[in-house]
Order: sequence, then C-alpha cells, then structure tokens
Amino acid sequence: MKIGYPCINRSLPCRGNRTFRLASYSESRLKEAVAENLDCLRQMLQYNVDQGLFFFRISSDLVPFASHPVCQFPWPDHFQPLFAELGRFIRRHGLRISMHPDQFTLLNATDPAIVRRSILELEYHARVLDAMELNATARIQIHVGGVYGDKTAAIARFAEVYGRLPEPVRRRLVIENDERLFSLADCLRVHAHTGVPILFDAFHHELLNRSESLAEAVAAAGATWRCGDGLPMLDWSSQKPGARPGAHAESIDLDRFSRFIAATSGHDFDLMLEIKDKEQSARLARAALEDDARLFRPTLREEH
DNA sequence: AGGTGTCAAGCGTCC
DNA sequence: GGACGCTTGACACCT
Repeated sequence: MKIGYPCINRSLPCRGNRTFRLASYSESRLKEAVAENLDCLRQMLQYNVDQGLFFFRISSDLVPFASHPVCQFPWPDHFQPLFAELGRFIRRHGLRISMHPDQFTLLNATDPAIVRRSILELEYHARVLDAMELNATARIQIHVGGVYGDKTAAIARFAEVYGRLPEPVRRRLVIENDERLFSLADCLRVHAHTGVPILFDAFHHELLNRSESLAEAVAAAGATWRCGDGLPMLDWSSQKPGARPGAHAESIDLDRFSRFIAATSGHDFDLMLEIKDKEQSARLARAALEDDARLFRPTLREEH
C-alpha cells in the first residue's frame, strides 16, 4: 500500500499550481507558469520520497488552459526534457501517480459541445502522463457525470462516449463513485458496460451507498482493476466535525483511519488521503500504518 | 502594500 | 429563475 495526498504541499515554499486569468493569457505567461509548476512538482516528489509517501495526485493546473482554444503553444515539446526527467524520477522511486480533472469534465453531458471539451481536457491529462513516459498504472480519475433525469440513459451515454475515447485517454481513465449521484453500485453498472476500473471513494460511499459493507465495497471496486492497471486506487477522507455532511476534515482522525484499515485488511490498494492539511495527515497515516505493522507483526520491531 | 471581487468550464439543490 | 456548493486558493484590479 502506498499512501499519498493530492496536488498541493503546504510544507514547501513553492507552488505547483500557479495559474493566471484567461484574460491575461500570453505565451510567455504560460511558459513561466508551467516552468514554475514543473519545478515545484519536482520538489514535491522529492519531499514525498523523503517522507515515504509514494502516491501523489498531480494538479490539473500544471499547464493552465492546456485544453482551451487560447492555448496553441506546443508545451509538450517545449518542456519534454523536464517531463522526461520527472518521469525518470517517478519510475526510479516507484511512485504511483494520478490526476483528477475537475467537475467540468462530463463525458455523459447531453450537450455535445460539453462532451467535446471534456474529451480535450482528458487528452491534456493523458498528454502530461505520456510526456512523463509513465505506464498505464498512472491513472486519470473522473466522476460519471450528471443524471439529467434518467440514470440509465446517462450511463448509456457515458458508455457510448467511453467507447470512442482516444486510446491514450481510455487506457488511463477510471471512474470514482460520488456522494450524490453515482454510487458504487451505479459505477459497477458503468463498469459492466465499459470495463472501466472503479476508484473507490470510501468517504463518498459513506454518504451514498446500498448498505454494502466497507470490505464488500473495496472488494467489488478492486475486482474491476486488471493486470497492468496497477493496484486499485482508493480515496479516503473523514467528515469535518460539525460541518455539512461531505465536508472534508481539516486533519486526519487517526481512530477512524485505524478502523478503516482494520475493516479493509486483506485488501491491498494505494490510498489517497483527501484531507485539508494534505501532506501532514498523510505522514501521520503512514506512521500509524507502521505502528499497526509492528503491532501485528512483532518480529518487525526487532529490525528497527 | 493591502483589501477584495472575481475567476474557463456544469451539475444538482435549495430558495 | 437565480444563488450556491463542489474544492479553496489566489489572480488582478482597486484604493
């Protein structure tokens, strides 16, 4: 199991998601932002290796406006040496990488223009991972999309679009259960039509489910991943106390985390912690896992 | 320099 | 029919 956090590291002085307003787009502005973002990405990856955090989600802001018509700059060529270097670093240290386009990416939209833009956005994400020369274990996760009043039709539209996705996108795409519209059970229907692997979000599942136990759910989602896809990916978070249901906690609740680990024992996966303080909670989780390992396998204690 | 309104994209919910 | 949350930061303009 590799542990990770998404996109931003608050312990480092750099920022890996620098962007700017569309109105102030220029080629030099873009080059400047991407160079800075790639440099910071390198620092974050180094930090992660140093801290034993081997799973990381790369920010979609890495290349601002990459899929927008305003961007005609051949950024994959221009930055190829830097992408290749990052890729070598990732492979050398066995890091697992994901990306997560935001809520505007809707493959099952009823408006063809939205679908077209969504595919362009996914192609951008695939191009980043391809430029790093990462294999198909590096994944792009999205939600199934909107329901538009008819979930069966919405799933059929998703499957139809999935079938005609460019290969560089399809080989990396995974779907994630959300907390309002498409439950794990719904994602399994999508999987039955398409074969797309399911990234299980344990927190969303708490808010929208069919009473499957955690172990059942993890097993069902895990079974949708094939050889070559890498270990199943999981997202985990916990509820911010007193806040709107679904709000992510500020920092990790280690009791809850230990119960989650215990409930899913026997299943292996790479775990993304979606908690606001990012790398701090990821480090605590990693330490807790090591404590658990010592507890359950006392021989390890003598080695340390 | 500091304060603040606003930012590419869309869904569903609530009023 | 319009504001809001999603995720929450930070750009960019104003004073």
